[in-house]
Amino acid sequence: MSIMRTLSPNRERVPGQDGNGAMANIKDVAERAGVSVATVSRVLNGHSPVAETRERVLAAVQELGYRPNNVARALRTARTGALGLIISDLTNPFFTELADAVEDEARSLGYSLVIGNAGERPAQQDDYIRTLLDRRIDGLLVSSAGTGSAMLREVVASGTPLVLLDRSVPGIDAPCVRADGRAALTELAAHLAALGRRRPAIIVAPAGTPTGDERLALFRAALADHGIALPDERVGATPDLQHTGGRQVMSAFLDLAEPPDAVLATDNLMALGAMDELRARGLRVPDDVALVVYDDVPWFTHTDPPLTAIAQPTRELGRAAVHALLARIERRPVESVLLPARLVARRSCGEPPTP
Amino acid sequence: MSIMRTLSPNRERVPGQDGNGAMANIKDVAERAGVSVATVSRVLNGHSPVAETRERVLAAVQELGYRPNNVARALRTARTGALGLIISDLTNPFFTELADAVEDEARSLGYSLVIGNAGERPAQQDDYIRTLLDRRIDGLLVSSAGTGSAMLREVVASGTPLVLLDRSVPGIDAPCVRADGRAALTELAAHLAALGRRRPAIIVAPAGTPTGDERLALFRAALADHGIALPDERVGATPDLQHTGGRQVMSAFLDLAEPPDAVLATDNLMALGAMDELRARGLRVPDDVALVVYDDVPWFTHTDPPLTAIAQPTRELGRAAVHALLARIERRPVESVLLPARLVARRSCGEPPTP
DNA sequence: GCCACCCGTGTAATCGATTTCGTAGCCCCC
DNA sequence: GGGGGCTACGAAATCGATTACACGGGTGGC
Repeated sequence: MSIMRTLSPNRERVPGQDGNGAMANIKDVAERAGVSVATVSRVLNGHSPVAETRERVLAAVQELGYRPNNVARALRTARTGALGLIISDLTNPFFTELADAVEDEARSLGYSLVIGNAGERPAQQDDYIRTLLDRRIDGLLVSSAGTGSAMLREVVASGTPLVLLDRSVPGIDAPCVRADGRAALTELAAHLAALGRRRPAIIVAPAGTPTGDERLALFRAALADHGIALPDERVGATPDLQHTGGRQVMSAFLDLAEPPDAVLATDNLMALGAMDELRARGLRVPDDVALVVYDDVPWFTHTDPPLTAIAQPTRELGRAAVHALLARIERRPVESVLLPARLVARRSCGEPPTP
Repeated sequence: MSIMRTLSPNRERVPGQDGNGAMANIKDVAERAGVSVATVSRVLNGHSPVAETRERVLAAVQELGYRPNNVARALRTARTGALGLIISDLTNPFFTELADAVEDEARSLGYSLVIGNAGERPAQQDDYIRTLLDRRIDGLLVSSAGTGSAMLREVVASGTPLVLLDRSVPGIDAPCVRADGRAALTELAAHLAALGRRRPAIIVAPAGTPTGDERLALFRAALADHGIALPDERVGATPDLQHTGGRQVMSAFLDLAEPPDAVLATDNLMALGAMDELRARGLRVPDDVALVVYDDVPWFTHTDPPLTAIAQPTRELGRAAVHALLARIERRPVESVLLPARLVARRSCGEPPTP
């Protein structure tokens, strides 16, 4: 090594696959092929030459194990080939599947994905968005934690293509890709009515959260069609969208003079909390309380009892979001996307499954 | 807008937060502050000046909403500030939690994380590693799908710092951070012996997979200490480490002349498949067959019955891996890390939980 | 009072690619 | 045979930052 260093007059680096970590660059390739860097670039990007220089260049690339430096390329072309995804909570299986779908689609379209996990904390989300903007990603998908994000406004102002995912954000002018729960909730109301449940309840995100508000409104309206009321005392908001919040709300429900006989948890983690509270009090699902979950997660078939769920078309949402984002990037017109969710009836409302 | 454009003699771009997407660069800041770009850079990187130029520069930065271009910076400094993580399967909750932990730690240390999901497909994994190398990430964490990865060898040769996570890869000279199951499996063998289970079985990855081989060997040795044999007919290998593989293996077990009375699934997804097969045959856990799962996932407390599991110190693994990688990046000496897993006894082996 | 330093700053090289522009050579056509 | 156009390629500018080097001016030491 030190010998090579002394032998090398001008530079210390020795290009090629010699394991010293010095990667060959376009200049090395050009020298070896006896052409200019411009020619190398053109061959590699399939621009003009078809001549026999092409062969020499490709041979040199092969021999040196050359790989173009994406950083330099990004600087020059102002395209990084990377998309950003801000996900509200990576440990939530719904979002995991969403991220997985987004990743698949982005990859198949030649983009790589930088994932930022907001962990349901708006501050962390802003922090991440900032980082991604600084990295000059080509576009951004955001499943926003919380609502009033100043940083999202900045993204729009910066001109970085933005698409919202699963959760819309009031005041942000960007297309949103999400599921429409209307049909599923209508079906659910009928299902509960048919099973004789008359005192439904709902566990939601706090008022002001678009997703929560909408699910509440749709559920209430659907119930009304069957003459069933959803009074405010049976609407439980939980600030953290997590396990503990769900448990607390369920506990409050059970302490009511007239406890609910059916509960819709609008997120799978909150549902887990609710189940724990029921279990802790020795109550049984569905005998004492029926339980329905928003988001269908693979292991819901393995719980005791298997949970009736509202399934969002997760993978389709991910795919649609990537396509919308690419359209934005390519300055094609984009519209918001609404895909229907559907009810998956299992045993947690009392009806036997009909396999 | 068009007026401004005409007024601007040399360039069309108008720096600043005017929503036209033209981000200010260091030259704009320099001009506005009446200094050279070198000075701006020095102020921003806290190198030399403390003078009153500093104030002017910071003011200009503020007014223009300037953010340094990380791509350009990376090109010049040869540091991207990004780490790569290749995860075997993003939809597997164990790996999700691992990824979450890695992400947290990387972020808190000022790195961002580019996640690649191999989906248990070696080809896709290699593809991703290639992409990440091209992006010149500062270091790479790999929880490898499959074993004989040519690309991993190339990573080592390229000099990119590499740390293996959860799964070691024979022939790859890189530190590995993973859990040690010895103590937990010893405890498990005792647990099963005490409960009178005499015909254990194990569902593993195919022979040749380091993780699978090791878990098998440790389990077998631990059982031997109690005079219990683990014959080959009760060792079931599944090529896909998924749900369906687990189900098939369990099915084969149950067709044996002497079916097992206790099954250890060495991955949580395989365990789900095994449970499904038991359920489909109308068998009960733990009455007919005891079930133990490798990896403790939050919802195991909610299955029917709650599952006894071997819990790996997931978050600690993630943290340790990031630290090991940073050490590699900074050329500090690094050693492999082994953290102990532990047994979490629930009801799926027959013993009532002792809360 | 002179010289050596040091501090703050500007100039310009640099990272590794892409891309514009210019040019040499060739073919074709009138 | 000369002009026009096309092809293949090289020289050099460019992207936006960092940083080596140079330089002017003030300060302290002798």
